[in-house]
Amino acid sequence: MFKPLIIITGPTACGKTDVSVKFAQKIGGEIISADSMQVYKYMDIGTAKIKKEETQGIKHYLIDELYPNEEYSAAVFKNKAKDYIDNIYERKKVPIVVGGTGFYINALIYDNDFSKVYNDYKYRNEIENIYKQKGNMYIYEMLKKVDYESAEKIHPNNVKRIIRALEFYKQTGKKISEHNEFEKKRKSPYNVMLCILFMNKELLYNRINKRVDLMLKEGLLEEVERLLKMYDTSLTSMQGIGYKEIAEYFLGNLSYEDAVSLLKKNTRHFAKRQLTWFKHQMENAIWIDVEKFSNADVLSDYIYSIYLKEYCNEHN
RNA sequence: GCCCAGAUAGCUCAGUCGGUAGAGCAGAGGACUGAAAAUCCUCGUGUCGGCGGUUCGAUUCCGUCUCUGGGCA
Repeated sequence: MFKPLIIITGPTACGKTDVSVKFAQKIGGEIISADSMQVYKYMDIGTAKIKKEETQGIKHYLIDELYPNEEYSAAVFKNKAKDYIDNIYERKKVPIVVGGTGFYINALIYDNDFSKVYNDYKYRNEIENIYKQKGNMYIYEMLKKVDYESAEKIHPNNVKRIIRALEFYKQTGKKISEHNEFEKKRKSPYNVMLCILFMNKELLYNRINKRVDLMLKEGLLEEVERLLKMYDTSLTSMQGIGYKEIAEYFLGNLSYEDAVSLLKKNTRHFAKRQLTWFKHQMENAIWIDVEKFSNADVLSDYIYSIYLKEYCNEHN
């Protein structure tokens, strides 16, 4: 069965949102957000979430679907996205995945299997306590004993990964290194058209700085203040860029100026990390230099023309 | 005008009892497979302000000039 899956990704602030809505209008598509933060309600300004009037009536999924204290992950994303995609196919429409969380996108493209291991918080806490008492080398040695290959790949300081690998072993009795090798070899069940938007880094960084200023003007402080009254800062959602820095300001640990410049810096670093992922973890991508297009409309036309030429039917 | 203190990496500064130098921050690169806006790793040559002098050898000592602070007039 022919299953077209159009993906529009790129680093933060590169203009994904505008283009995706225009493109969806042209192709008759619906948008699924691949973003680990925009799923959360009440987190609008800091995540640069699309505004209702900007959607132009295009249906958006996986935006505002969870509360900030609910858990989200690549596995949850993949399963939900898959259901939405099937539903979109049934209605003879085209699913368009838009977002900057590369890990999630890959999980969806290759339909990675996450079913074997759930998050075992009890066990995680156990290991975390051992780590706090005896240090990272102790749990690293624990991993070395049961899964030498993973230990070789994971740096001893990367406690999160060590815990995850131990958790995997405990639940399956198998090595996560083997699992990862297997998952890497998967072929996608979709006919994927993967577009990565990019631009000159200097320009991107300028856009990021400007966008942060705009967020502040639009009321980021108030948004974070509201969230702080409802939720704990340790939540993954509250560790999002824009939220953690402004929270530090409210807690009195940072001056306003320092919080803002830290927020800008963290966003720039984040964009860099995204780019590294796209470059090295994504295959068969169409890299699109957005500077070559005068506006989102022209760019969406271009993407549409590629789609018609090379991706819209099974023979291509 | 005089006196004092500085002048070393993009920034803030260490340091060399004379053998051409190193931290933090900034910056750059990378890893990643149920936390990913998370987590983690790697990377430091720069006329040691200019010009002279002493010396086998000066960024280090001496002289002088320039600049920047501060003080006295």
